[in-house]
Amino acid sequence: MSANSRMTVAVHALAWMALAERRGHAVLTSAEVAASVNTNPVIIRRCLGDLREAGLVRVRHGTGAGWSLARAPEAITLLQVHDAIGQQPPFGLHASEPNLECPVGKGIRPALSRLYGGIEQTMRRELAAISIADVLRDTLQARP
Amino acid sequence: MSANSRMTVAVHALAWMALAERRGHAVLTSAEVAASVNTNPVIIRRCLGDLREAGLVRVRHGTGAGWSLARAPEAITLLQVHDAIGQQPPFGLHASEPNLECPVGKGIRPALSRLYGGIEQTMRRELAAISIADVLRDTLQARP
DNA sequence: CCGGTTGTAACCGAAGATGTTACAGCGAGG
DNA sequence: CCTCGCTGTAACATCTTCGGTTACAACCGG
Repeated sequence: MSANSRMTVAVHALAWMALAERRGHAVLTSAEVAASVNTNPVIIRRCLGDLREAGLVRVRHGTGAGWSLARAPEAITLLQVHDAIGQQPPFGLHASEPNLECPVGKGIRPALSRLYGGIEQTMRRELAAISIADVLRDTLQARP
Repeated sequence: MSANSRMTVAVHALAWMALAERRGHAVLTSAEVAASVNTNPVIIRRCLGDLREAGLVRVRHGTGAGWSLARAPEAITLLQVHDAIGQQPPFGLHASEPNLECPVGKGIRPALSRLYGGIEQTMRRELAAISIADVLRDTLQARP
C-alpha cells in the first residue's frame, strides 16, 4: 500500500461519525471509530485531534466521553480535511539544491514551483467541491 | 527534504538535455547531468533508465557514450515522464482493510477509489498539456 | 584490446508512516 | 470529592521508502 492513508482514515472516520449521528448515536469513542477503520484507537485520536484543531469535530471528556461532528456533514469539505491533516503536496522539489551555475539549475525551481502550484490549486478546487455528506452517500450505495 | 523529488529530477534532466542539444551538445553523460542536478550519477542513470524504457531518451555505449533525447522536447509531456518514473498517486487507501461489517467500512473503499481516480485524471490532463519545451522556456526566463 | 561509460546490485542512514504500550489529565455523574 | 472511562501524548518498535554511495560486470567505439 502506498503511503499517505491519513486522508482516507480521516474521511472514513468523519463519514462513520456522520452516519452514527444520523442514527441518533452522535458521540463515538476513538475505540468505536477504530473498530470501523480497523486500526489502533491512538491512530484515530491523533487523526481526530488534527480535525478538532481545524474545528471540524468536537471532543467531550469525562464519563461518556467521545467525539462528534462540529458541523453538518454537508459543511465539511475534503479540502478542509486535507488541510487539517497537513497533507504533503504530490510533488516535491530537489532533495539538494541544484547547481546554480547551470542555467537550468538556476531557473528550474521557480519554474517547477509555479507549475506544481497550479496543479495543486486544481486539486484543491476539486477537493473543495466534495463534502463528507457526498462521500457518505456514495459509500452507502454498494457497488462492485 | 519532504517527498518525491523524482519527478523534479527527471524533468530537470530532460530540460538540461534539451538545452544542451540546442547548443549542439546532444550527448550527455550521467555525470554531466548529475552535475547540474547536483546529485550522484547513479541516481541519474536510474532515472534516465526509466525514461529510456518509456522511449523518451536514448543511450549510447562505448567510448563517447551518453544520453540524448529520443524525440523533440515539444513531444515529451510531463504525463509521459510521470508515468515513466512510476509515480505513486497522491492519495492511498487504508493500510489495513477496514471492517467490512460496518456499512461505511464496506463501501468506503470503492467510493474513495472513484473519488481519488477522478482527481488523478484531472491531474493527468494537466500534466499532458505541458511539454519539456514549455518547462525549458519557463526555466530560462529568470524570475524572482 | 583499451578506455570510458552504462547498468545494477548491495548497502547505508535518514525520514516518515503505522502501530503499540503506558500513563497523566480531565470531567460527568454518583 | 471520588471514581471511572476516555482523551491526549510521549516513547518506542517496525517497516518502508528515498536519496545517496560504492563496487563491479557489461558494453562498445576506436
